Amino acid sequence: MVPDDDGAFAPTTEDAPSSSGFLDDGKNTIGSQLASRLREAIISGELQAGSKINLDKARKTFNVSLSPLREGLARLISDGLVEFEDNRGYRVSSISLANLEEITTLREEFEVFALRESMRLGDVEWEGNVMRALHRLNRTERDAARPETLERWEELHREFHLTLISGCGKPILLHFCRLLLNLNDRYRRVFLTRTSGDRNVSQEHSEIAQGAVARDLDYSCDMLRQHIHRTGTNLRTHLATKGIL
Amino acid sequence: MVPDDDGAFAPTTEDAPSSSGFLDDGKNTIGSQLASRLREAIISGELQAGSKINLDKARKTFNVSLSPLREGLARLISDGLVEFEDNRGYRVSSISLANLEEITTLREEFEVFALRESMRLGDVEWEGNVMRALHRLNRTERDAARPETLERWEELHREFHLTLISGCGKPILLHFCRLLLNLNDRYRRVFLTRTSGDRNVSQEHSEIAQGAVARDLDYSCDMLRQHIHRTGTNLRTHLATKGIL
DNA sequence: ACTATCCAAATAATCGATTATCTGTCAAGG
DNA sequence: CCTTGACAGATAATCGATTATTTGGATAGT
Repeated sequence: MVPDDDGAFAPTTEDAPSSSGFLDDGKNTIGSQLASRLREAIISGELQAGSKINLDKARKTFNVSLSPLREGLARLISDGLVEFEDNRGYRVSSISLANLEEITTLREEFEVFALRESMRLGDVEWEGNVMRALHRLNRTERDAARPETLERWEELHREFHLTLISGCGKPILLHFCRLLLNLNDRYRRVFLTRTSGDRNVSQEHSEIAQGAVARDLDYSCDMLRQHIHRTGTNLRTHLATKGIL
Repeated sequence: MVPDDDGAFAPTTEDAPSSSGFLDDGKNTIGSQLASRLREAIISGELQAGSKINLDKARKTFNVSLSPLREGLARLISDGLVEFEDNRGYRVSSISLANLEEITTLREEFEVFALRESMRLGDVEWEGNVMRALHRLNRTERDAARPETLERWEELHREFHLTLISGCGKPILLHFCRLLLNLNDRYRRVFLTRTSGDRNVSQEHSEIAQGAVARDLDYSCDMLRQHIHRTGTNLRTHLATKGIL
């Protein structure tokens, strides 16, 4: 489990992604739990993009009071998954081709930059974390028939990408990348139940990771950029197919 | 007045910075007003960096109830000015040399990228907005003796930088740049009551802006990068002088 | 028919009180 | 002397009720 973002940019404390995923994992307050549930509901598409969130209904659906509900929604605003307007309430952020294109472009720029910095600054522990994340990801099958495997894969995939750039020593940059990854995952979860056949994604991840620990800056960065770009193109096609502009 | 961020990334609607600054300007709910007041209190240094925010005291100080207080604080979390932990409450984000360095680095990367995109994509209206923002900024004096002129200048300065990159057509990128600018301004407000004598900042702004509307990509981007870099170096010196690591 | 105005239902925002959690202190036991 | 546990005060989280705002529809005037 990738630990939730600290809310702010965690300028001081910054660890490598969870070493083993403790069970307790924070999640103390109702607000926190709600944020997780809502996030999952949005990323999985259960809550339709662009739809309004009625506080009263949500309150009943989740069986909570207004305060924690607002608390939870506030966090999703930070994540860019929810929008808010005074006296008009909350709504799920819309998706669009333009939005997806921007996310892809920014991921290319930021993640590649962060990867380069990680290769420049990362220590041996970072290398180890990368190899572990890669291994765990590649050992996990994605079976469209079983949704829980999809979720698991998404989780490990996000963790892999975050670990890759976790050595950059730049908390704010990591925060931005995490946001973009979240936004991107929503598109994948909604539109891609299986990997398209013409790509060997595992292979791509391996190449990036091995280049990274070998400190082959240009190679690894280039691979990552192409990887992100291809994913974007792929998603865009699906999006267009399903008739969203 | 630079319009407040829309809370989310405003993926659909995105205008050029306020054309003339209407007075009403939203700010409907207590939560919104509070967010503004708190933001100003933090950026101006009135609320000390790193300090804990006691909800009860804050409630009394600002004469509001908990709900809007939390609402306001939640927005500052999105801005990266406040941090939060379950059951531990809120605290003002700390400042540090490392944090300032990261902000500077990221501004160089992101703003320069956004400027390049703006020059590539911006229309005539964008050009006009840039020239207007430049003019207004250069016509405003900064007088250390009168704090209100400092605030005014900061506002126009922020608006200039945002306008410069407003043509890039990338709402999320703009959102990130706005955050970084906010974070950066806090350092300036706290540590720099006047421009250091060895720089002609107006001149720098003019060069960037004129290069931009002339679509001289490399020149303008280079000038902007240097401008940001110099500001960072400058602030770092002041920070070090005042004994903060 | 078309627009403007007013009302009522729906919805969001706020409040004050209550409950849950944490933090520091002090005493008992090792 | 150090550790552990229990208590009390401080602080945060949550709730239910109240107040303010918006929205959609009905009505009156042009």
